Amino acid sequence: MLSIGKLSGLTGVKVPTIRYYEQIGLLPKPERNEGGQRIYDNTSRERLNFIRHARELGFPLDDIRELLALSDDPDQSCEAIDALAKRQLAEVEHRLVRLNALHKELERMIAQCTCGTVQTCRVIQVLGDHGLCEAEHQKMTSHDIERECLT
Amino acid sequence: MLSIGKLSGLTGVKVPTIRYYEQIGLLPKPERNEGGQRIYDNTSRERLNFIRHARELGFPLDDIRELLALSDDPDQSCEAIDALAKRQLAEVEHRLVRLNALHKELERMIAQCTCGTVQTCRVIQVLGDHGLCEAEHQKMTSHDIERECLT
DNA sequence: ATTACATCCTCTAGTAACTAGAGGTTCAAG
DNA sequence: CTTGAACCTCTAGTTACTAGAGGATGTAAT
Repeated sequence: MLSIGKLSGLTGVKVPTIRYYEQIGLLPKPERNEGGQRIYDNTSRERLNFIRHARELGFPLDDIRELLALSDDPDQSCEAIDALAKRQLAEVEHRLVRLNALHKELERMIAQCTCGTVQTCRVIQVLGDHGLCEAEHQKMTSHDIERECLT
Repeated sequence: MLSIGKLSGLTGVKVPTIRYYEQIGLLPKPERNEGGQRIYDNTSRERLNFIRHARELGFPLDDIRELLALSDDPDQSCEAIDALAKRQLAEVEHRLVRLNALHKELERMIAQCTCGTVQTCRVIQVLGDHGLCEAEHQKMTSHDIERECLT
């Protein structure tokens, strides 16, 4: 009873994103009308809302896939779900620690800039010499930097 | 005087990443020995350290490219550099606000779970119904979620 | 009935910042 | 002189989408 555009409007998930979720098997393939256009019902809508909300809380799509599978089996223990949620919480906490360190260092760097020429620019100096930093954001591998990127 | 492996060890940037930086023009093409292997000097090392440090502070590669270009012109005013740094700071602050909201909501959700069956799982309930959340992480577009991902 | 025009369809390719792997060459140590 | 580590190039994969081409369909007004 819902076109993809309507569903999009109701859930706040963009049309191409809905098609993408279908493509990767996160949403089941919906019915089509005679013209071949997708038609959705309220079940799809609930599922999509679930996905969106989980994404907003930073869960990766693979976790969401698992959460959906688990939630389809209502009599099981919810331990597995709890574990996923806690892992996500830990992930968020780790990123918060990192981001706070970055924030501090950026502020410090900017505060020290006297805004003269590039030659004396504190920002450039600090970027070029890690020794000028406080110790907090040291010893990061590119893996750490990368992990920080996952929503 | 430095092989790519040595340079990697000294800067903490992985070998394939160094080659990648060269490929996208962030690092200049180095000399080669007779066998065709890359050899680096201290200039490359400094430049790579600069890049690494800026990455650790969350600057995107495009900004780093610009910072490098600006730092090559030492008599210019450092306004442009300052602007980039401030933009990055704002970005980090925005992500901190978002992440704090997520953190709060995740904690709340997990705390409410009584760990029974999936049927009564609070985590699943909250994910399925945004109304059960506190208001803070509402009204997010996928664009917002996405922006959060840019280290 | 026709004409706009919005919305829909599929498909490919692009984004950021790398990482992994195949298949082959060169270097350094013993 | 051999062995094994380190190097080379190239392609493809990762995450979660977004953008665009080129065309079909749905709907509202004339």
